[in-house]
Amino acid sequence: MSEIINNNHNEQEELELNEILQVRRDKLSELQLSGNDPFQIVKYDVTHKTGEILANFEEFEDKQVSLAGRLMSKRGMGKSSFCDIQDVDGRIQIYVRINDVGEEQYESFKKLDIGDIIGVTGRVFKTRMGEISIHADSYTLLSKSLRPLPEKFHGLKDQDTRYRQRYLDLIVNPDVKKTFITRSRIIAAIRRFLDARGFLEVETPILNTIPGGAAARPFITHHNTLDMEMYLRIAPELYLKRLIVGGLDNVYELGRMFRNEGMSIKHNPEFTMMELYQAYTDYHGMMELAETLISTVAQEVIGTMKIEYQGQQVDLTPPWPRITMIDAVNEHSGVNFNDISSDEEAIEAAKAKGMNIEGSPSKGEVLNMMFEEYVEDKLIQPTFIIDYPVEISPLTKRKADRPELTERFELFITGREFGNAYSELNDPIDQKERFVDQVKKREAGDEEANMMDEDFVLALEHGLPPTGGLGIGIDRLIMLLTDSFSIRDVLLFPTMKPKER
RNA sequence: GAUCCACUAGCUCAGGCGGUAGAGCACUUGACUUUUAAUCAAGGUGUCCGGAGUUCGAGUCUCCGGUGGAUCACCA
Repeated sequence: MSEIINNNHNEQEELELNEILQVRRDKLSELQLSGNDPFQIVKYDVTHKTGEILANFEEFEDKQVSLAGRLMSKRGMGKSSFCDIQDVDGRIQIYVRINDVGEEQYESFKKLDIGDIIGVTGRVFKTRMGEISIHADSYTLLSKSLRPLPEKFHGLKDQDTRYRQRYLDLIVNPDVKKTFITRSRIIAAIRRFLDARGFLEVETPILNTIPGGAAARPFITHHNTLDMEMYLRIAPELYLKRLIVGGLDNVYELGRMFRNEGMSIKHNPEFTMMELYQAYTDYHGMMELAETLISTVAQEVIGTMKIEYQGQQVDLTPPWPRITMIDAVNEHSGVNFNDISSDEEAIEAAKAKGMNIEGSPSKGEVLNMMFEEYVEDKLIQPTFIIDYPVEISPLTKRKADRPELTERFELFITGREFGNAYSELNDPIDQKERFVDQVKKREAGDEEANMMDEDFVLALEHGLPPTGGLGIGIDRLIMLLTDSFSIRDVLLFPTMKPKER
């Protein structure tokens, strides 16, 4: 029934098709009427890909090969033609001659459109101009393209179309394909690195009843049978630490997080994060792991630790400097928080520097504000900023000798945050109090403050070993290693508003 | 959420002070048996993002709306 409706709908649409679309549909109908419906073909025997032939011509010269791909250009010259087909590796030129394929096949070859998918068998050779090509002895139309591709020379530039119809972007812009292949390799290299060090990859719930582990507004959804609100996770932290309580000792999760916040070149509502937890180590252990992980992945995937990001030279060779937040703020603003003893004094110092302070933040909060204002965007080379104020670190172990600070670091490269890690707070009584503080902030209107998670506290009461935890923003790491300007350039399908029809 | 910019043929883009829309590629037809942004000849492209207004007349000016981009705010 629905098919009938669709067919009627299609017929109505066809009346309005412009010439370019109509010609292609007519060619398809002709093929179908003559018993050559390309959509009935189910497989094609591909023996080689373009990449291996282009890379090893001497080995392949005069050998018979079978390739398949998308027709990207056509240069007809009467009784012979050249065309290019593109597969996952790239493009190769095909030479088709009437003497070799016969009159009938040659006539139908001339009717192929750019964008069609074809299979070709033939012999590898080099043209007079020196281009490695396939001298075809037969070809098969494997799928008909009913729409024209974007222009061959300028490609597809319209950002809106590139994101909404990413397949077109992938077909015509080779750098885009390269970026996403690199993305996949980076993620595979991260898994290899962690697996080799004894980490166990786990999966924790994306549907949460209490979203925790980060300061962020969650997406809210509804479960029908349970008839209750649920939240998409903002971080996996509280689940992963339960697994450390459970004795899994070294775990990681690499997956999608969801935060209901603003979008920018650095933020997409869903993004990929890697979090790992290692029992019996602390944030110093996490620093070593973070710098080793990122530099190793760069070396393996990019082939170097010295990279360029948007014109800036960045050297990822470890070790990376460790600077306390207090020292960093002192260095860049001249305000030494070691000499500040009260909240009021801190606010005065910030105001004296010309900062606009609203409400009555604590000393630690002012320190963090001054860090963001004076230091963050200056940290181009990889730098660990360590010892964060306890007020902004509700899940972090305090420094034994300075309980107002915590054993936490964030990693900065190119002025952006790439990672966040700490010695995990394992004192259930302190954790309970920190949650109570967060709940107060929440009740005071801070929508990003943590909710009370009694089940998590219960887990800690059973005993969490001293543990180091590390989170790395994977999309940002991929941006860095692929020299991508916007997070949307490393997401195949970035979040888009639907177009109003 | 705020500000600025963009939206014209399938794609990439031009359209001066308001006078009824153009190029290249792609497409159609023809020529051409090693071309390569193939070439040569001829031909057709259109909801100028949508709506309203001003005007004799709007792609162009004004207002409202849509989508995207950049910057800012918030965050990772």
